[in-house]
Amino acid sequence: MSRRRVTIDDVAKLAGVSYQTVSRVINNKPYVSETTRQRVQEVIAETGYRPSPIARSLVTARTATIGLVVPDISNPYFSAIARGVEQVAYSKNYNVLLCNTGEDASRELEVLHALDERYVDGVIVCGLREEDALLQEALVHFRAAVLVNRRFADETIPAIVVDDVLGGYLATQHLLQMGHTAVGFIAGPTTSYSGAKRLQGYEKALTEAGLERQIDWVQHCPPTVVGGQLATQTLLANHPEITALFCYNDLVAVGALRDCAAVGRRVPQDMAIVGYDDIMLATLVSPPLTSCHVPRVEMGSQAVSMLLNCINNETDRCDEIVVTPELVVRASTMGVDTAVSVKQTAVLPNRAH
Amino acid sequence: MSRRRVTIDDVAKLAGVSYQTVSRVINNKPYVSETTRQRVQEVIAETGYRPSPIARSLVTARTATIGLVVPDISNPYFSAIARGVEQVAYSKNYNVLLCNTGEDASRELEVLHALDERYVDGVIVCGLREEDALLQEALVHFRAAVLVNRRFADETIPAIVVDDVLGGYLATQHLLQMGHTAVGFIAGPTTSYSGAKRLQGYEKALTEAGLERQIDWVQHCPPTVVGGQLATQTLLANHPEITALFCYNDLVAVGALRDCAAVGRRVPQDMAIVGYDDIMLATLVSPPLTSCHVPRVEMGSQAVSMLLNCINNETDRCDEIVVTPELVVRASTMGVDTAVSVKQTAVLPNRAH
DNA sequence: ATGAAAGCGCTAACAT
DNA sequence: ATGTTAGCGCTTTCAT
Repeated sequence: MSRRRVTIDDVAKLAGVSYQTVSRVINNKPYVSETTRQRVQEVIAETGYRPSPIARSLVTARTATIGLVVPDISNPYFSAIARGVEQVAYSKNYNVLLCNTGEDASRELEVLHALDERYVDGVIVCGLREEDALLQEALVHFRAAVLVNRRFADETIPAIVVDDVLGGYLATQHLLQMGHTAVGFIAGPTTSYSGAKRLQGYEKALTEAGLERQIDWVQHCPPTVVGGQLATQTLLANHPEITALFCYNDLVAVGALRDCAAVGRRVPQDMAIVGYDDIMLATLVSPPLTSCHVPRVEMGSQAVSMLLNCINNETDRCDEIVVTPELVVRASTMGVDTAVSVKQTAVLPNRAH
Repeated sequence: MSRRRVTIDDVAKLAGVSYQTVSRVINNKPYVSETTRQRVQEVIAETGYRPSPIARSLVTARTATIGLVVPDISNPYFSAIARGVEQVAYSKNYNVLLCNTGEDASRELEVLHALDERYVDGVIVCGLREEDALLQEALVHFRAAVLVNRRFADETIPAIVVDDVLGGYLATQHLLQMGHTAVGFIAGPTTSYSGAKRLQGYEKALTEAGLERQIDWVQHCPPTVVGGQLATQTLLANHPEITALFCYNDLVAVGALRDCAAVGRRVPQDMAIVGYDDIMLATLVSPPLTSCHVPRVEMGSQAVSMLLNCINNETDRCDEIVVTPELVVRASTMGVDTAVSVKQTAVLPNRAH
């Protein structure tokens, strides 16, 4: 398509200086006379010369690229995080290498290896499922790494996490305040770090209300609509006394909604439902879902900031950011006549092609 | 975090061979004795040596990385394409550099420049809004490029496009077959290439049915839920005679759904609605949306295949793939009692964290 | 079958 | 203020 690249040498020759001087100009280094700088810049403009990031990386041992590992980029939860990551990274002149693991734990390690220590300056990893030990072994090779939504037991790696205990607590407490006493929990995958935390919050709210936690009111499932639908079906078949459900995430909650619709239970009159994450979908189903809002884009942005701090060895290295979720109340728990938002629900932030 | 890297030289010394021989081994080149190969491989395993992709790129002028430019990765339409791209790229040992333009036309050029000619082997660009001339100027620098959902007038750049004329035709024809004669079109952005094609299909169906196209039954809007809601409100206020709506995409269709709910029009009894793309959301709203299915993941996969063909100068270079959309009929056009899927609706493919 | 030499395009000392 | 010399880690000729 195009012929030989213009190199720093070509520019130097055309400008009648050594290629060193050109290097100084493009890197804004001092000790170049204004006239020379001018001339060099003109030549650069004329030739359309652009320094090769590859050659540069070879000598600087920096790539200005960070890796982003997610289970599934088409999941709205992670695509929002990715957008936050991208925005900040781009504004700081970093590129983002995207990697999906396809929800496959062993792929996490493969991807991390493929992302090669020398090819990125750092990695941000979300929604990990693999074991601590293996992950730590894989992550230790990177100059810097930030975890999203998970902590290692020894807290060696900086992380940004949601206060999921609080989230689970708020969601459950809300249901209790609405007068429910039989509150089930559709709990997501057993391996989920966040799921375990939300369960703690759920238990805490029950305990505070003087209610005994019923072991079999908790039903695990894949974090999908279908997963939620089947789990709800099972749970309610065994425990028809349940009148409210706290769900692992909004997709699971939509599954619960579907099961209720299928068996003719009205929401919220016969069954109150709370989701988690507050993805766009939560506002679009009927009834709209009460959900625990998680600021995903911001989490992505903050993860990059943390990572760049580590990469550049900035002073105040903080190694944990805890994000606070907020309950957004909608019709799925309120009774249609009283449907209002406690929190100001943001004007729909959905974009499309 | 970790000390000095193991280089090809270290391996050579430890194995007692020249570093050239090591290079041969890692590249599976011939002319290495089996014993030497063994020994070198042992040392590689022991030291954990991995060749530097940067150094390699500098000499081969290949990066094994492709750029992917999308307007917004959190839009389900594009995240699905991204997943297709990622899958295939990864299987062929290519990395993907993700770039959002934030729906901003001028950012498209910036991003393309940032993606630098020498940093990626090729680019896949989706949902472009910028003018042909500027884009072509920016794209000509790359070794290879593939467009998704757009063609340049001169067809210089290979592309993968949906047959949107057909899609618009099928959607409209379906509505006409259901007995509607006043069919409006909520048309999305005026600058959208796909939108223009869908409009053609819409007109074609009307003409075939012997109906005159009413200029002001077409209402443009941003491709979002809110955009669709406002456009529907406007259109129906001016034309209460309209009983069916074809919508630019599913988000817009959901907006239409919302407006109908707000003013008490029942769907599909008082208003039939057809969306486009068939994103997961289409199956989750009530009533579920009839929509034109676009195989987005496959489009992403195919775009990579085309791109790698170009990069590697494979023989049969095809420069256009036209993907055929299929209408999936759901309750938003059928009347609740007859709600069935004409096409087998895939078991919900939604994944979550 | 193996090694030696050159060079990819650049930055970073060290001159001058 | 500018030029000279190395060398980043690798692949690619070209010898042997």
